[in-house]
Amino acid sequence: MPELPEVETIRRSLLSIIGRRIEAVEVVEPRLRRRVAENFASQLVGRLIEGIERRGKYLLFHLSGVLPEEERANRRPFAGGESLLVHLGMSGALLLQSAGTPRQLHDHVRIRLSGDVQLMYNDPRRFGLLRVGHTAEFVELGNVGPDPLAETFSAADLAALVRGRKKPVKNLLMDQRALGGIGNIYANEILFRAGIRPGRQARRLTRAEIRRLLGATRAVLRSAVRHGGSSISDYRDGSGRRGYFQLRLRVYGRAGEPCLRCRTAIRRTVHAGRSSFYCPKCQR
DNA sequence: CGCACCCCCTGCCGGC
DNA sequence: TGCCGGCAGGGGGTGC
Repeated sequence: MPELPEVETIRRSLLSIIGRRIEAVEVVEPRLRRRVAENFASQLVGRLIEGIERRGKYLLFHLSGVLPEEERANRRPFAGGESLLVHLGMSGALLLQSAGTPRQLHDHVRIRLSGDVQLMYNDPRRFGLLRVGHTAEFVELGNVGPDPLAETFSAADLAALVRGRKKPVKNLLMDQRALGGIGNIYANEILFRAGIRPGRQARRLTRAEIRRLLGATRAVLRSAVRHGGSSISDYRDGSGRRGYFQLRLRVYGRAGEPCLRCRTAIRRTVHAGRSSFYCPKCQR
Protein backbone atom coordinates (compact mmCIF):
# COMPACT_ATOMS: atom_id res chain seq x y z
CA MET A 1 0.00 0.00 0.00
CA PRO A 2 2.12 2.84 1.17
CA GLU A 3 4.72 4.38 -1.10
CA LEU A 4 6.44 7.72 -0.59
CA PRO A 5 3.30 9.89 -0.94
CA GLU A 6 1.28 7.76 1.47
CA VAL A 7 4.08 7.56 4.03
CA GLU A 8 4.66 11.30 3.78
CA THR A 9 0.93 11.93 4.25
CA ILE A 10 0.91 9.71 7.32
CA ARG A 11 3.96 11.54 8.70
CA ARG A 12 2.24 14.89 8.33
CA SER A 13 -0.96 13.60 9.88
CA LEU A 14 0.93 12.54 13.01
CA LEU A 15 2.93 15.70 13.72
CA SER A 16 0.66 16.57 16.63
CA ILE A 17 2.19 13.77 18.72
CA ILE A 18 5.59 15.48 18.79
CA GLY A 19 6.39 16.38 22.38
CA ARG A 20 4.12 13.68 23.82
CA ARG A 21 5.38 11.07 26.24
CA ILE A 22 4.99 7.34 25.68
CA GLU A 23 2.99 6.11 28.66
CA ALA A 24 2.42 2.46 27.80
CA VAL A 25 2.97 0.01 24.96
CA GLU A 26 0.97 -3.14 24.30
CA VAL A 27 2.09 -5.70 21.72
CA VAL A 28 -0.89 -7.89 20.93
CA GLU A 29 0.61 -9.66 17.91
CA PRO A 30 4.40 -9.62 17.60
CA ARG A 31 4.54 -11.75 14.44
CA LEU A 32 5.18 -9.15 11.78
CA ARG A 33 7.71 -9.40 8.93
CA ARG A 34 10.29 -9.46 11.70
CA ARG A 35 9.08 -10.45 15.13
CA VAL A 36 8.62 -7.43 17.39
CA ALA A 37 11.40 -7.60 20.00
CA GLU A 38 10.63 -8.82 23.52
CA ASN A 39 11.90 -5.56 25.00
CA PHE A 40 10.04 -3.35 22.51
CA ALA A 41 7.70 -1.88 25.12
CA SER A 42 10.35 -1.32 27.76
CA GLN A 43 12.55 0.51 25.25
CA LEU A 44 9.76 2.99 24.55
CA VAL A 45 7.95 3.70 27.79
CA GLY A 46 8.84 7.00 29.44
CA ARG A 47 10.42 8.58 26.39
CA LEU A 48 9.27 11.63 24.44
CA ILE A 49 8.65 11.74 20.71
CA GLU A 50 10.92 14.53 19.51
CA GLY A 51 10.32 14.42 15.78
CA ILE A 52 9.01 12.34 12.89
CA GLU A 53 11.13 11.81 9.82
CA ARG A 54 10.53 9.87 6.60
CA ARG A 55 13.28 8.01 4.75
CA GLY A 56 11.96 6.36 1.63
CA LYS A 57 9.01 4.29 2.83
CA TYR A 58 10.25 4.20 6.43
CA LEU A 59 9.13 6.43 9.28
CA LEU A 60 11.46 7.33 12.13
CA PHE A 61 10.00 8.52 15.43
CA HIS A 62 12.93 10.19 17.15
CA LEU A 63 12.98 9.51 20.87
CA SER A 64 14.28 11.53 23.77
CA GLY A 65 17.11 9.92 25.66
CA VAL A 66 16.57 8.41 29.06
CA LEU A 67 18.99 10.91 30.53
CA PRO A 68 18.90 13.38 33.41
CA GLU A 69 17.26 16.65 32.40
CA GLU A 70 20.42 18.75 32.32
CA GLU A 71 22.19 16.28 30.03
CA ARG A 72 19.21 16.08 27.75
CA ALA A 73 19.19 19.85 27.36
CA ASN A 74 22.74 19.73 26.04
CA ARG A 75 22.09 16.99 23.53
CA ARG A 76 21.04 17.88 20.04
CA PRO A 77 17.94 15.95 19.09
CA PHE A 78 18.33 13.55 16.12
CA ALA A 79 22.12 13.43 16.55
CA GLY A 80 23.12 9.88 17.22
CA GLY A 81 19.90 9.34 19.12
CA GLU A 82 17.51 6.45 19.20
CA SER A 83 14.26 6.12 17.36
CA LEU A 84 11.29 3.93 16.62
CA LEU A 85 11.54 2.64 13.05
CA VAL A 86 8.28 1.77 11.27
CA HIS A 87 7.69 0.25 7.86
CA LEU A 88 4.07 -0.30 6.84
CA GLY A 89 4.61 -3.14 4.37
CA MET A 90 1.66 -3.59 2.03
CA SER A 91 -1.22 -3.04 4.40
CA GLY A 92 0.05 -1.27 7.51
CA ALA A 93 -1.61 1.78 9.07
CA LEU A 94 -0.73 4.04 11.99
CA LEU A 95 -3.89 5.47 13.47
CA LEU A 96 -4.01 8.27 15.99
CA GLN A 97 -6.95 7.58 18.29
CA SER A 98 -8.34 8.71 21.62
CA ALA A 99 -6.95 6.63 24.45
CA GLY A 100 -8.98 3.53 25.09
CA THR A 101 -10.47 3.22 21.61
CA PRO A 102 -11.49 -0.45 21.44
CA ARG A 103 -9.24 -2.79 19.52
CA GLN A 104 -10.23 -3.70 15.97
CA LEU A 105 -9.29 -6.68 13.83
CA HIS A 106 -5.56 -6.61 12.97
CA ASP A 107 -4.68 -3.98 15.57
CA HIS A 108 -1.28 -5.39 16.58
CA VAL A 109 0.55 -2.73 18.59
CA ARG A 110 -0.88 0.03 20.77
CA ILE A 111 1.30 2.95 21.88
CA ARG A 112 -0.45 5.04 24.50
CA LEU A 113 0.70 8.65 24.67
CA SER A 114 0.29 11.57 27.06
CA GLY A 115 -2.72 13.76 26.32
CA ASP A 116 -5.14 10.81 26.22
CA VAL A 117 -4.29 9.63 22.71
CA GLN A 118 -2.85 6.42 21.33
CA LEU A 119 -1.05 5.38 18.20
CA MET A 120 -2.42 2.08 16.87
CA TYR A 121 -0.49 -0.08 14.44
CA ASN A 122 -2.93 -2.04 12.29
CA ASP A 123 -1.74 -4.39 9.54
CA PRO A 124 -3.89 -7.18 8.03
CA ARG A 125 -1.07 -8.82 6.10
CA ARG A 126 1.59 -8.30 8.79
CA PHE A 127 4.36 -7.42 6.34
CA GLY A 128 5.28 -4.36 8.41
CA LEU A 129 8.20 -3.72 10.73
CA LEU A 130 8.55 -1.99 14.09
CA ARG A 131 11.80 -1.74 15.99
CA VAL A 132 13.64 0.54 18.37
CA GLY A 133 17.34 1.29 18.18
CA HIS A 134 20.10 3.73 17.35
CA THR A 135 19.04 5.65 14.27
CA ALA A 136 22.45 5.36 12.67
CA GLU A 137 22.53 1.60 13.17
CA PHE A 138 19.33 0.43 11.48
CA VAL A 139 20.48 -1.92 8.73
CA GLU A 140 17.18 -1.31 6.91
CA LEU A 141 18.07 2.35 6.36
CA GLY A 142 21.31 1.36 4.67
CA ASN A 143 19.18 0.14 1.76
CA VAL A 144 17.40 3.47 1.30
CA GLY A 145 18.74 5.70 -1.45
CA PRO A 146 18.30 9.44 -1.94
CA ASP A 147 14.85 11.00 -1.76
CA PRO A 148 13.73 11.95 -5.29
CA LEU A 149 11.89 14.98 -3.88
CA ALA A 150 15.01 16.37 -2.20
CA GLU A 151 16.13 19.67 -3.78
CA THR A 152 19.66 18.35 -3.85
CA PHE A 153 18.73 15.42 -6.09
CA SER A 154 19.59 16.45 -9.65
CA ALA A 155 19.40 15.21 -13.22
CA ALA A 156 23.12 14.48 -12.93
CA ASP A 157 22.40 12.21 -9.96
CA LEU A 158 19.74 10.37 -11.94
CA ALA A 159 22.12 10.09 -14.89
CA ALA A 160 24.67 8.50 -12.57
CA LEU A 161 22.10 5.95 -11.38
CA VAL A 162 21.14 5.05 -14.92
CA ARG A 163 24.72 4.64 -16.12
CA GLY A 164 25.65 1.09 -16.98
CA ARG A 165 22.37 -0.36 -15.68
CA LYS A 166 21.02 -3.02 -17.97
CA LYS A 167 17.85 -3.56 -16.01
CA PRO A 168 14.53 -2.06 -17.02
CA VAL A 169 14.16 1.54 -15.98
CA LYS A 170 11.05 0.62 -13.96
CA ASN A 171 13.08 -1.80 -11.84
CA LEU A 172 15.59 0.97 -11.22
CA LEU A 173 12.87 3.40 -10.11
CA MET A 174 11.57 0.80 -7.67
CA ASP A 175 15.02 -0.17 -6.38
CA GLN A 176 15.05 1.38 -2.90
CA ARG A 177 18.86 1.51 -2.87
CA ALA A 178 18.82 3.67 -5.99
CA LEU A 179 15.93 5.95 -5.00
CA GLY A 180 14.00 5.90 -1.75
CA GLY A 181 10.23 5.64 -1.75
CA ILE A 182 8.95 4.75 -5.23
CA GLY A 183 6.78 1.63 -5.46
CA ASN A 184 4.76 -0.04 -8.17
CA ILE A 185 1.91 2.45 -8.52
CA TYR A 186 4.09 5.53 -8.82
CA ALA A 187 6.76 3.88 -10.98
CA ASN A 188 4.03 3.17 -13.55
CA GLU A 189 2.57 6.67 -13.31
CA ILE A 190 5.98 8.36 -13.53
CA LEU A 191 6.93 6.42 -16.67
CA PHE A 192 3.63 7.27 -18.34
CA ARG A 193 4.14 10.94 -17.62
CA ALA A 194 7.72 10.75 -18.91
CA GLY A 195 6.64 8.89 -22.08
CA ILE A 196 9.08 6.03 -21.42
CA ARG A 197 8.25 2.32 -21.53
CA PRO A 198 8.81 0.45 -18.27
CA GLY A 199 10.93 -2.20 -20.00
CA ARG A 200 13.47 0.21 -21.48
CA GLN A 201 17.03 -0.52 -20.40
CA ALA A 202 18.00 2.22 -17.97
CA ARG A 203 21.39 2.78 -19.62
CA ARG A 204 19.72 3.39 -22.97
CA LEU A 205 17.92 6.54 -21.81
CA THR A 206 18.98 9.73 -23.56
CA ARG A 207 19.89 12.86 -21.66
CA ALA A 208 16.57 14.42 -22.64
CA GLU A 209 14.70 11.35 -21.35
CA ILE A 210 16.58 11.47 -18.07
CA ARG A 211 15.54 15.08 -17.60
CA ARG A 212 11.95 14.18 -18.46
CA LEU A 213 12.07 11.24 -16.07
CA LEU A 214 13.24 13.44 -13.20
CA GLY A 215 10.59 16.04 -13.98
CA ALA A 216 7.87 13.38 -14.13
CA THR A 217 9.09 11.78 -10.88
CA ARG A 218 8.88 15.07 -9.02
CA ALA A 219 5.56 16.08 -10.56
CA VAL A 220 3.82 12.77 -9.89
CA LEU A 221 5.12 12.39 -6.32
CA ARG A 222 4.39 16.01 -5.41
CA SER A 223 0.90 15.82 -6.83
CA ALA A 224 0.26 12.56 -4.99
CA VAL A 225 1.41 14.08 -1.69
CA ARG A 226 -0.81 17.10 -2.35
CA HIS A 227 -3.79 14.76 -2.80
CA GLY A 228 -3.04 12.75 0.31
CA GLY A 229 -1.74 9.63 -1.48
CA SER A 230 -3.74 6.91 -3.22
CA SER A 231 -6.42 4.91 -1.41
CA ILE A 232 -6.64 1.87 -3.68
CA SER A 233 -8.38 -0.33 -1.16
CA ASP A 234 -7.87 0.53 2.45
CA TYR A 235 -5.08 3.07 2.86
CA ARG A 236 -5.76 5.72 5.51
CA ASP A 237 -3.59 8.40 7.09
CA GLY A 238 -3.09 8.83 10.83
CA SER A 239 -6.48 10.51 11.18
CA GLY A 240 -8.25 7.78 9.21
CA ARG A 241 -8.59 9.99 6.13
CA ARG A 242 -8.46 8.57 2.62
CA GLY A 243 -6.23 9.91 -0.13
CA TYR A 244 -7.56 11.03 -3.50
CA PHE A 245 -4.71 10.48 -5.93
CA GLN A 246 -6.25 7.17 -7.06
CA LEU A 247 -8.71 9.32 -9.01
CA ARG A 248 -5.80 10.79 -10.96
CA LEU A 249 -4.00 7.55 -11.86
CA ARG A 250 -3.41 7.47 -15.63
CA VAL A 251 -2.22 3.88 -16.24
CA TYR A 252 -1.99 1.88 -13.00
CA GLY A 253 -4.62 -0.86 -12.99
CA ARG A 254 -6.08 0.23 -16.35
CA ALA A 255 -5.05 -2.73 -18.57
CA GLY A 256 -7.28 -2.90 -21.66
CA GLU A 257 -8.80 0.53 -21.02
CA PRO A 258 -8.15 3.41 -23.41
CA CYS A 259 -5.16 5.67 -22.85
CA LEU A 260 -6.39 8.98 -21.48
CA ARG A 261 -4.20 10.81 -24.00
CA CYS A 262 -4.58 8.81 -27.23
CA ARG A 263 -7.28 6.14 -26.60
CA THR A 264 -4.89 3.24 -27.41
CA ALA A 265 -5.52 0.25 -25.12
CA ILE A 266 -3.25 0.21 -22.05
CA ARG A 267 -1.06 -2.90 -21.89
CA ARG A 268 -0.04 -4.94 -18.89
CA THR A 269 3.30 -6.75 -18.60
CA VAL A 270 5.41 -7.94 -15.68
CA HIS A 271 8.78 -6.58 -14.54
CA ALA A 272 10.56 -7.96 -11.51
CA GLY A 273 7.41 -9.86 -10.62
CA ARG A 274 5.23 -6.74 -10.47
CA SER A 275 2.53 -5.60 -12.89
CA SER A 276 3.53 -2.88 -15.33
CA PHE A 277 1.00 -0.77 -17.19
CA TYR A 278 1.84 1.42 -20.16
CA CYS A 279 0.49 2.98 -23.33
CA PRO A 280 2.29 1.41 -26.32
CA LYS A 281 1.81 4.59 -28.33
CA CYS A 282 2.59 7.36 -25.82
CA GLN A 283 5.49 5.50 -24.20
CA ARG A 284 8.58 4.50 -26.19
C1' DC B 1 24.99 -7.80 -11.78
C1' DG B 2 20.21 -9.03 -13.15
C1' DC B 3 16.47 -11.70 -12.78
C1' DA B 4 13.14 -15.52 -12.12
C1' DC B 5 11.12 -17.48 -8.50
C1' DC B 6 10.02 -18.40 -3.87
C1' DC B 7 8.51 -16.84 0.84
C1' DC B 8 5.97 -14.13 4.44
C1' DC B 9 0.05 -12.96 5.27
C1' DT B 10 -4.93 -11.72 4.75
C1' DG B 11 -8.60 -9.99 1.86
C1' DC B 12 -11.08 -9.48 -2.19
C1' DC B 13 -12.80 -10.46 -6.66
C1' DG B 14 -14.26 -13.15 -10.58
C1' DG B 15 -15.32 -17.57 -12.47
C1' DC B 16 -17.56 -21.73 -12.03
C1' DT C 1 -24.40 -19.86 -2.02
C1' DG C 2 -19.63 -21.62 -1.64
C1' DC C 3 -15.13 -22.86 -3.12
C1' DC C 4 -10.81 -21.95 -5.63
C1' DG C 5 -7.28 -19.50 -8.06
C1' DG C 6 -5.20 -15.27 -8.89
C1' DC C 7 -3.89 -10.98 -7.56
C1' DA C 8 -2.64 -6.99 -4.36
C1' DG C 9 0.72 -0.92 -2.63
C1' DG C 10 6.15 -4.38 0.60
C1' DG C 11 10.90 -6.52 1.10
C1' DG C 12 14.09 -10.35 1.49
C1' DG C 13 16.27 -14.59 0.22
C1' DT C 14 18.06 -18.16 -3.02
C1' DG C 15 19.91 -20.00 -7.05
C1' DC C 16 21.19 -19.52 -11.73
